Amino acid sequence: MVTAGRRATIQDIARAAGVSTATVSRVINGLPVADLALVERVRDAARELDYRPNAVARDFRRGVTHTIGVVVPDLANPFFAAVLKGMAGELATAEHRMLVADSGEDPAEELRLVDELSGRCDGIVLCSPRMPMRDLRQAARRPTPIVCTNRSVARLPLGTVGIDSSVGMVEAVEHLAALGHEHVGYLAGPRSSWSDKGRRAGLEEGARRHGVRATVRVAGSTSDGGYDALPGLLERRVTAVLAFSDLVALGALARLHELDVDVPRDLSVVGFDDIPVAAFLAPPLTTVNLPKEELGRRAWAMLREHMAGGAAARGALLPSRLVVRRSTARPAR
Amino acid sequence: MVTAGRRATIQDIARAAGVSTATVSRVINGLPVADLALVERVRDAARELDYRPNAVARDFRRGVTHTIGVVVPDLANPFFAAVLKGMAGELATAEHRMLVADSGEDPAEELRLVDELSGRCDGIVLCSPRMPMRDLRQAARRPTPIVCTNRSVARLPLGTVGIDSSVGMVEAVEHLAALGHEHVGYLAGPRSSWSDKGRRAGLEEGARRHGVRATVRVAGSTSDGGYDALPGLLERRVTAVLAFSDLVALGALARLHELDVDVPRDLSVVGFDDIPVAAFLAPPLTTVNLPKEELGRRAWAMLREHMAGGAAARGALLPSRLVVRRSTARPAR
DNA sequence: CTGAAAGCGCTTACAG
DNA sequence: CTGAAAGCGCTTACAG
Repeated sequence: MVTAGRRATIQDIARAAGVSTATVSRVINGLPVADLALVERVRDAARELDYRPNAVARDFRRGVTHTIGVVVPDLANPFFAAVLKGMAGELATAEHRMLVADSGEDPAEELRLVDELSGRCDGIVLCSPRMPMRDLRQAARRPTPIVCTNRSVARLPLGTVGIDSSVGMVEAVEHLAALGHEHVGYLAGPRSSWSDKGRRAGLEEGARRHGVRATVRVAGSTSDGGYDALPGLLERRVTAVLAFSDLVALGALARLHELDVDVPRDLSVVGFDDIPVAAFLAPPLTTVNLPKEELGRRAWAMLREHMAGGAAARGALLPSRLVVRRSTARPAR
Repeated sequence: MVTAGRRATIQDIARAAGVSTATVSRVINGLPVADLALVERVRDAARELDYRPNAVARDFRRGVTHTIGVVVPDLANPFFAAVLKGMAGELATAEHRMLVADSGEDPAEELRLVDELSGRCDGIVLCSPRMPMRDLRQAARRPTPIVCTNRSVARLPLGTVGIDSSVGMVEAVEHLAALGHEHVGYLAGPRSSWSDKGRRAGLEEGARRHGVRATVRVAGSTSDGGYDALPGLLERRVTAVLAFSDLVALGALARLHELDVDVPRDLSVVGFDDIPVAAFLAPPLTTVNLPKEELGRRAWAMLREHMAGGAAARGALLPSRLVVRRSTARPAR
């Protein structure tokens, strides 16, 4: 039966079963209770009254929420969607929940969200935070454990797990060099981005190692950015373009289609991320696969260690790798 | 100063400021306190002790969590990502938070998640639930208000807000008919999908109204599904293909590219959703725009009404509309 | 106007 | 072994 009005509490069960609330609590929580008749009566009463423990009261009493907060710059960005997805899977099996906040790509919003979340979570994952170092320092002073992704945290007491995009970038440049490209262009990401730094480092190393020339144009992180920045690279007569992300590559591809430049015949294009649609583009996009879901899982694993206290890993770096598809080929003669 | 160990409570502030906890509470919550000296002392003490209200204690005491639960079948699906995004924006301004759970496209998981969330939320949004009617009935009996998206809830006491995809589908068929297509194919979604029902209804109506023939093949909801199901439609010699979603269209497009079938010269393709990448495909995809973010906003608005009690709207239907881009053209002679 | 006190729904040391 | 009681950190009727 569903009781009208007020939800049943442990007190109601205790009264109905003729036992103390302590006993009810023990039965509900599966703690040993010797007298099986008591257990039965409590169970019956609980069923009868459609009892559901008040989770908030429980969390309050126990001092833990079994909830972690996750701050992402943009929920609609497939990169973050995949990170969340990876995290969500593991969280569920660990009986935890996820409070998600979208900062709307506003760096100033991030610290505010950390403060708001920190009271209701056991820990926080800050995905690719764009906040200035001084805010990050503030965040690190909060009592709630925090793990960042894709951001170096200097000597702050924060965990950090990132993807080493330089290895993938080196592979990409190597791939292009092997095809015969001598001058490649890079559609760079946002200036302050930690991820972009890794890609630039890989670009430089790859270029040096394989004797190719590299020209950079800043495109930012959106398809529109790629669309707008592409012509600047074409002018410089590059024969291949590497993009900060698949989204940026998509914008470049759209522009190339408009310009009637055939990919890969007239120009090779390499993306970054390997978002789900990349394999289904025409032509399927050669891109650097970033282990996004794994990033989410590792961030959670590290956060969990931090929450447990004790010595915990402070940093981890995941590898990236080139996935060759059809958007790259030998340069036109 | 940060106190070592235990976090400061209202009691610590009261002691430090020489006032009662009631007064501290009033100051913290901005309730009127006449004696300004008291206010000052409390503020100073709070700052001194780096006091942060215990949000869980507060929620517990007040009996509300200012949190809503959201269950989605797949976080990585750009459709749901956009719905969440729309919701997140409004929630933030309404001082609410969002507990997100991913059911992993497992219908059996949904009711479990509802039960788990219901204790820690003031309300729940169930996005495109795939659960059987009997589970939905169970969910409706929970004390927590629930709003579904894209699902008819029969006479259950649940709110529901959906997107009427039939209007967009009719527009799409009309568009193709105007171009001269006489036989179109539909790559259908999952059999049990409410959204697919709307699209089929629109397809039938559009076909009847404009005298075009329609052939259906089930593709499901993934790009792989579209890739696999496309040839079955080609065999039937359709001159245009409508897809259940942009993701499905993407799979079809990839297959067409492999088959060297030019879009739109040899075959026209229409998607459904208008996900962010649709405009950047080569060719840019003609698709039916679904107001995903608006769906999220409306679901939250409706849930909020239900949470407030009183008479609340039970259903809402949002329109969809065709966006013509470059993937549709006159059929080849 | 401020303070002393009750109480939200649990859990858990402590008695008996 | 079970129960009576204290207490988690707040808020809010109620006194004074």
